[in-house]
Amino acid sequence: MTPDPNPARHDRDSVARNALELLDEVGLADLSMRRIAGRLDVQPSALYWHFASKQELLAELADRITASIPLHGTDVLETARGIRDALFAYRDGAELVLSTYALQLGSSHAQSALTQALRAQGAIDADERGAALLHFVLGHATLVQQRMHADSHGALLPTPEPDVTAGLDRVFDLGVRALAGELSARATPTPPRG
Amino acid sequence: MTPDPNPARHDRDSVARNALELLDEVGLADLSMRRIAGRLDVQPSALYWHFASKQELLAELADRITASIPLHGTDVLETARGIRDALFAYRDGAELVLSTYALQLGSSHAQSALTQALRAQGAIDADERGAALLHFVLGHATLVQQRMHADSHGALLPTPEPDVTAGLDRVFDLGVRALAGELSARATPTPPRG
DNA sequence: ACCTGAACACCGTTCAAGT
DNA sequence: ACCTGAACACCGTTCAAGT
Repeated sequence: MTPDPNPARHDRDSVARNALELLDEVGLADLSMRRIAGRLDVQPSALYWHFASKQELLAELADRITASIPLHGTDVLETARGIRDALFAYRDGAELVLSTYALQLGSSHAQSALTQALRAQGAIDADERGAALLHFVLGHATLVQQRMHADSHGALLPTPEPDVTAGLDRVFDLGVRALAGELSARATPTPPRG
Repeated sequence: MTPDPNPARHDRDSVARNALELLDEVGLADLSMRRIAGRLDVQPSALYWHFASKQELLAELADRITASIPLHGTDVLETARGIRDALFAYRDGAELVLSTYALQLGSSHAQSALTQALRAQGAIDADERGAALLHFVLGHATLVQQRMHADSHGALLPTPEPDVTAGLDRVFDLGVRALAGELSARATPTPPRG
């Protein structure tokens, strides 16, 4: 029974796991190195043994968030939903993945899944469509997720514009299917005559 | 010739203008209240006379960035390009507009322009398509703009994955036209027989 | 191999007080 | 009407030193 005056001992994985839990509790804006260190009962400087910078730690979190996306099998719409739901699984997940993806840290696991599904569906320009789809999913998820939290903390206007994000699921499905090439040209306003 | 020991006197507009210039010079990450105050030869606390918080100031900048978008006239593709180019006109413009749009500050000038163009084009579901288009444009522009800056400062890998953002203009055009309903179902892999 | 302690150069925001 | 000065409670990061 050594009284252990040095109780805190971690590796890269336990730091990342705790940081990810903390992200989900407090959000990206409040995810500081000092807070993470506090939860680990460790001085902030200790984190720099495991990660070279906060940016590197965030990239690791983004990778973990996107790691659960299934790479093959289903069709484009289901793949896109899988990505969206992976981003939604953690608070500010979409924003985090969007920023670190832009810095081309974080292997583009999500984009691979999309292009693969597009190819299986017979798309000839799967690379371009996959990129466009990823941009849409990331933009959509970021917007929706931030608004979800803003709304739940009720800090905002009492619904002045009624449908800026109305029917979010329908917007998502329409966007994905249009980008996948599954949508007919004009949504039946005037059927082509002749 | 009063020697004026109190040279710095500003209003809301001059603060916003200077902040916008500084944004373009240093980027969003380095746009601190203290830096803005420094450029105005003023104490940081002086800014809080003109803006209640940094968030409010950023929302004003986002509004100014999107204000130049033409509201009516051209078709969907040109409208979308106008939005993208307005975002590109200032460093980190896309990221800034994306975050403040999510907080539903910043009237959705851009979305109005898109739905209007969609309606003029005959779309029956212009609201949903307009939302999807905005999400795509914001996601795309944020990703591209951040990567542009990362590349120009050469901090990154020597092109390991060759086409993660290859043909960005083509990806943008394809995405916009697909979402606008201008694209035939599958890009001519097998023409419909019958 | 992993952590402490102290330091450096920063943050956003508040508030009494000045002019 | 607009600003100062000082303070409060924070940041990310470095680095010698400990175990």
